[in-house]
Amino acid sequence: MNTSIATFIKEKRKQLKLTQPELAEKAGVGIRFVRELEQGKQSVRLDKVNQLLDLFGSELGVIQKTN
Amino acid sequence: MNTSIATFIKEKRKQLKLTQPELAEKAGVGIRFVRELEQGKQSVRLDKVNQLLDLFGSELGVIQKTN
DNA sequence: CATTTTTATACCCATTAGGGTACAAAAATA
DNA sequence: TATTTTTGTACCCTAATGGGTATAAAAATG
Repeated sequence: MNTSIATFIKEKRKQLKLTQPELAEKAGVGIRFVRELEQGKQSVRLDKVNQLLDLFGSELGVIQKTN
Repeated sequence: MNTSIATFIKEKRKQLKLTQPELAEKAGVGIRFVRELEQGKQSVRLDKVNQLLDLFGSELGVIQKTN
């Protein structure tokens, strides 16, 4: 799968038929954050990402690099 | 295992017999960052964490919550 | 196509992450 | 126990994240 964080959130959000503002509110983060994250911004805060992932029963963890 | 990011880095660092300052330099981050991360600080930047994990051939990814 | 909805970009601004450095505390070692 | 090494805490400072909001662009819908 090698799903990036960005695409994972985007796909999960669409599965739930939520818009970015709706997801942002549910997670308690800003709209801009959701957008930047879905666009692959790397310099985001870990706790904010986890706030979003929590809605999907997931979180950030260490995985093996697939190089 | 449910290894947290903090303990993962700490253990990998010790496997390589590196001090925190040495690891920080290798990864190109600050010493304070390594310390705060190993102590479980959540509000860290994703890209900085990946700079460290890269030394161990790993990275941050989405995992299922073990709740 | 026209209209509505959704997403992306641009601006301002407060908060804070993270760098450095110095010193204290703890751990390891002789 | 004394000494050295490693780790933790405290302070200052700059850069940038993330929030809001307004507007433009793109996508979806009738």
